[in-house]
Amino acid sequence: MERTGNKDWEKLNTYQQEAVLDESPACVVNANVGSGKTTVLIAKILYLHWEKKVPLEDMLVLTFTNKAAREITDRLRAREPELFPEQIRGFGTFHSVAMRLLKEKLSIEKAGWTRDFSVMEPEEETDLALRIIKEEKLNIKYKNRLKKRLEQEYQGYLEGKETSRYRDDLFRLYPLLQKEKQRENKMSFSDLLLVSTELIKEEKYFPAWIIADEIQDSDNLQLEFLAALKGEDTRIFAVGDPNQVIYSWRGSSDSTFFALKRQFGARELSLPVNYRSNASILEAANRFRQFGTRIQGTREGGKAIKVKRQYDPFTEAEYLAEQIESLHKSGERYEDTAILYRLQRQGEILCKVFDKRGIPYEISMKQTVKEVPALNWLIKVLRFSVNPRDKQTGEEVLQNPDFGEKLTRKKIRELLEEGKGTNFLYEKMKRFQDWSRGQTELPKSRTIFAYFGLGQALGPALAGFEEREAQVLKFLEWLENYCEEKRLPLWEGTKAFLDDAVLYGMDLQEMMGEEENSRKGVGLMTLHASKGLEFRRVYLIGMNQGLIPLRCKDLEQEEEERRLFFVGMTRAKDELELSYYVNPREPGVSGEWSRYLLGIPPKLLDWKEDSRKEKGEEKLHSLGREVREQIRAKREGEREAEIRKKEQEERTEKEEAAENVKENTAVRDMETEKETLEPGKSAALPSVRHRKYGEGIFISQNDLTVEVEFPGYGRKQFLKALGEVEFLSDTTEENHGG
DNA sequence: AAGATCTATCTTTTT
DNA sequence: GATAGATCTT
Repeated sequence: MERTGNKDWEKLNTYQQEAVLDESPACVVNANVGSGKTTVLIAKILYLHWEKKVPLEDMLVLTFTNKAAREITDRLRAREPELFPEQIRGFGTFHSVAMRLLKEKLSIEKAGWTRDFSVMEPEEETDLALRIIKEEKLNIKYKNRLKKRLEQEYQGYLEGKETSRYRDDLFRLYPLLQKEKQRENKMSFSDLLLVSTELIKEEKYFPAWIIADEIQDSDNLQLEFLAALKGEDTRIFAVGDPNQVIYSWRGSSDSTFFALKRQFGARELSLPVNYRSNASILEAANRFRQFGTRIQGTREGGKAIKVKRQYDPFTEAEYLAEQIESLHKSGERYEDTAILYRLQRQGEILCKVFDKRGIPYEISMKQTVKEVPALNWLIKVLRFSVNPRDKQTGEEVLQNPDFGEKLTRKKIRELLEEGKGTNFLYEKMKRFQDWSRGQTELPKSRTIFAYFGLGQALGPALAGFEEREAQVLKFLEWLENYCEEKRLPLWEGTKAFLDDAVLYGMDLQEMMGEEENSRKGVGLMTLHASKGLEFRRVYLIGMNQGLIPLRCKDLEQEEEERRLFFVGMTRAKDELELSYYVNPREPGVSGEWSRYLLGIPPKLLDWKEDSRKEKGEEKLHSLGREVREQIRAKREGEREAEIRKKEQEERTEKEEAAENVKENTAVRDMETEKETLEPGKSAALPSVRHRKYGEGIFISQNDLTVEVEFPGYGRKQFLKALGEVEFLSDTTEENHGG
């Protein structure tokens, strides 16, 4: 692989060159939108590799998202086709690199796990916590917000604060949770960073170079991870843009960029030249920048930004469909246009109208494999199979009401905790390691399917069996291919596959073999989802007060809305059209146009307030009613499904409680203590008065409470001790006590 | 048990 | 700024 001089960087502008050639101990680059940030990163990596002879293996290239990681490795491979995968093992997201270090470099046993730990799903930790709360009878308040509380109060716990915010047992939960995760040998996302950071500090693992992308999106854990990795001779090169912080609700902040600079005493460079947008768009965007100097453009003039008044979302969808159809007829590709909006649900009406018109589109709502119940279950089957210590997951597999043999909770407990009794699937899962080790060659998906007896377990009698079977087979094929590609035997392959699945997500379309990365329709996406993309033509819709900006409570949030609008505008290369509704049909959104429209100099705008004929609009409006009704019905359906699910959960909980009562003979039957009047006596029932509900009829009572029925309000119970009800007929007074 | 009071969530979504 | 949900108070 000897080669002299990769002079890619000589073609770059002077700012970019300076960034590529920089060798300060620490350097942060303020990279503006469309300024060739990734180009610089790639050029820098190649420069270090070829000119400075820094082996790629000695670099860590860290990104926040998988998408960014993939872009870097793809572009690097395009430049260096002979790259070995081993050379770029240090390239990836913070979490995936942390995982790799824990699995390969650091002495993880010191921290209480073993090298073959598995990675937890994000919800798994809360489920585990709930189980511990139940088992240990901990008093934890606000359980519905447990996930957030666990995150928010962790810092305080570490700092040794006396007690949690609500003076409950939360601080007793942390160590128990930690112990249980170690016992089941699994780590959460934050464990990956926390534990690796600690071990790196102890063991002084220092790479030669750290290159970090999109640094403005990092949170504290990630910054600490970086700090731990920086040895005396380590150079750190971080790229980011404080103007593009749009995820601060998730832990990043617009000060992260500057905090990093301060922490490492970094040299600050900038990439001020934008190669993407025309001059009008850039000048308008400059008004919404919050940090740094203005962006320099590379293009003269360009079309003004169009502002359009729309009657309502439906008439707008029709308008956009017509525009796009006619543009397509004149030779423009669908994929060169994007429609951006603030809320996910704004996309629905566009989908409906585009479907009707046969316009191809790509919507930014990827379905993951986990959303298919059968696959979600299968993943759990496999997870338990490769880690039988994962009691939590084993329990979930056996508890599933639809798949596998129906078992009582008692039987499941016996199986998992005492090893009593037998169950076909359970045995298969426990023996998976032995079985797969015994295979001379990689088993086919069909063979794995048969091994677990999935033909039976997937509910052949239930509706949709064939589809389930096909999906499960497809999934197992995917697993088979993965093992083949990575040249791993089934057991090791399955383990790695499942960890990857948690870390990188599994896209359903990808599994079904539908081509990815080939945008072939109009892009429909939220402003958040548009980050990092560019389009020739952008429609930024719903520029109404309360939508863009979304109504927010504090200044900080308002600033973020501005950045979000900035990100949206700067996606456009040649044409940008902004629109607002007279009739937004969103709760809390007014028909006023966004004040952001007033923030753009009028000379950049093509804004003609043509008072359109209300009549034509009214006609479309009534057409729109039908579509709106459909969408409303769909949402209603989803809500009902949610409620049904909740009810189901409550029912199983009650069943379990009943089971416990049955088992525990010492518990007295409470029903007998409640003295109920016979229906026959109802004519003689006394009247009762309540301050709020008026006159009612006495129904029953026990030692503590009185039950009364009020016309129009139904039955209510009151504590006798509070004396809120007054008996009107004194004949029964003495029977009912005070 | 009911009423008062407190709190977070509306919205965005990644590892 | 309204509302749902949990907790506290009585």
